[in-house]
Amino acid sequence: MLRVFVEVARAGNLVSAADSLGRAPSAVSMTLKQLEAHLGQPLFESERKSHLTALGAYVFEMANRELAHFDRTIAALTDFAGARSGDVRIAVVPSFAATILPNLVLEFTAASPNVRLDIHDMDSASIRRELDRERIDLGIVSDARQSSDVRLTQLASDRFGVVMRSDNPLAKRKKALWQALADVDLIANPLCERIDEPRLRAALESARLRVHNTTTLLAMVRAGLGVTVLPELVCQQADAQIAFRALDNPAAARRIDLISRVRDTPSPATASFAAFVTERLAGREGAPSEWFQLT
Amino acid sequence: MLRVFVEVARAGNLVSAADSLGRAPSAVSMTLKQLEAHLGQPLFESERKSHLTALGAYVFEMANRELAHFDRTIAALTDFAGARSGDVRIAVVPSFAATILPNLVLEFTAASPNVRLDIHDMDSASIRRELDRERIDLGIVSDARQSSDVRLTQLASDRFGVVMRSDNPLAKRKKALWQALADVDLIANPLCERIDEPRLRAALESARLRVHNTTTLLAMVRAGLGVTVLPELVCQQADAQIAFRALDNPAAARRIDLISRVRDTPSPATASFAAFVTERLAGREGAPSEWFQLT
DNA sequence: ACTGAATTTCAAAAAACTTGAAATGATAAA
DNA sequence: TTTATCATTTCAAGTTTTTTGAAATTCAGT
Repeated sequence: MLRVFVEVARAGNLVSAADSLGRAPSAVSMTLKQLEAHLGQPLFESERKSHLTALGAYVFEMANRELAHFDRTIAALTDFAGARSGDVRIAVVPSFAATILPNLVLEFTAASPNVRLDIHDMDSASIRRELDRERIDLGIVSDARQSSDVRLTQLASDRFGVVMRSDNPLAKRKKALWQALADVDLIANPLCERIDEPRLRAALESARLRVHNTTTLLAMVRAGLGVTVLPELVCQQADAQIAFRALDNPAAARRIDLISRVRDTPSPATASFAAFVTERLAGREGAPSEWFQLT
Repeated sequence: MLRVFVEVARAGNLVSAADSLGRAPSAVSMTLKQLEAHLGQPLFESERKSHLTALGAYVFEMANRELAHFDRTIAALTDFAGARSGDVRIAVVPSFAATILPNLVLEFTAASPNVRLDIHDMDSASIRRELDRERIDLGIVSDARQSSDVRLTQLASDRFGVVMRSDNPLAKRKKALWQALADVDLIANPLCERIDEPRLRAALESARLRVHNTTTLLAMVRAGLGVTVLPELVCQQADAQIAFRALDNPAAARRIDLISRVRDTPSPATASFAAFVTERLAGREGAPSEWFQLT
């Protein structure tokens, strides 16, 4: 009713208002009469629908405001439902956050400008904890454990490999990478200690250096103190002074998973981002290094 | 749709929501499904309608706000239409404003607490000017001139009479008031000079005092400087020291009229006040002094 | 008073909504 | 696990509301 009235008041006559409302003039006339009956007063001075009564002017003002407000609300609702707006809180392991994520985010935000992404870096255990506490909507973690509370989607398999200074002769060597580990100074680190491979274990036993922080670790390698074993994504962050050579044992890889709570359905924005990430990465072949040019 | 959804979300189940909406559960279910279809996403987690999805929570918040806003707007509209609110700007001649108007206003505001009355005192010419400039909605004037721009409704006939100090012998005298004017000290004033009556004109010719301001005029009378001729309403403002004796010539009266613009229809509040005043006063017999006890 | 356009009225048709009954699905007790 | 119970959905039919085209009416300008 308000919409019909506002249109007639704006048009100044019933026929063109009916036209722009997509109704027959008689329908508009009846709706108008209905509104006047509700209010108990005429809205227009004369039968020719120009010039409003005092009541008409008041209703016009109020109805305009109300309709604009209503339309904004409906737009917000459908945008949210269509994932064209909303908030997504994501926590991501640092290596993924520093390498692959930026391009994904770039592309996603371009497609969905009204979705706000709230991105945090943290280790996998913290991400899992934050997810349980409902402080984040999605997590991207490495080597997630299966659980009935969490939905897992593998995004990538991140191969381990030997990380060395570019001038190290190993960088050129084609084969027998595992054996070579025995002959170099290996710097131990927590990430590579999970790999179940006897030759690596042996090499780690004799390692004289063990470094936790990745940045420090890479600085050690750059300084020529030795080589280390890391997932490819981690050393993707390093510069050209660092060389990476993958270890071909299939066990020597860590999974990167997208995790979310199974309990509640995600918001449309969250679902949309999850779907986007999964579509872009899951099942993709080849090394993460090739993923940099995302279309 | 929004109303149905909000009610279901609030109730936490469909049956009691249907109950308080006055619909069958199936109708509520269908409306809900329709809304979900519009949005393309479910609003509730499970089929038992407790626990909202993220979308549901968002829609609930927005819909609540929207419905409250809408209801406020509709209430404002119907209030305005029913003249239960709105503003009425009125200008009134001082004598009426000081005597009859207060009781009218008292009663009207009691009946219509949300109508704001904006009351100004001014002389009839100014009222007419203010009405033309649309700075007031209604005027109460004396001796209005007919005009095609203005709608006139006579509210009262305000008799002229002789105004004297209570101890003046004229106050007791029954008849021949006109003749008596020749024998007293008459104080001239602009109001009485309009009266077309030879005996008064003669008396005014010989008046030694002429006073414009009513308050001063009454002070003169109170001081025993003479008597004067004024409309009844004007000396209604005075105290018991002043006596009034009406002159019975029908020409010796001024009209009090309610005036409004013919051009535009009044706002409901204005129409309501005008109708109230007219109903209370127009066609009423007897002297204005009797109008004081308004029911 | 006449003309032509705008508006309203009217009855029929279309669309939307509501309903009760039956089917389905979910929860809790046995 | 099965059963019983209750909430919800589906379905087809009934009801109300809205829309329509044609005819009647009203209005502004001749």
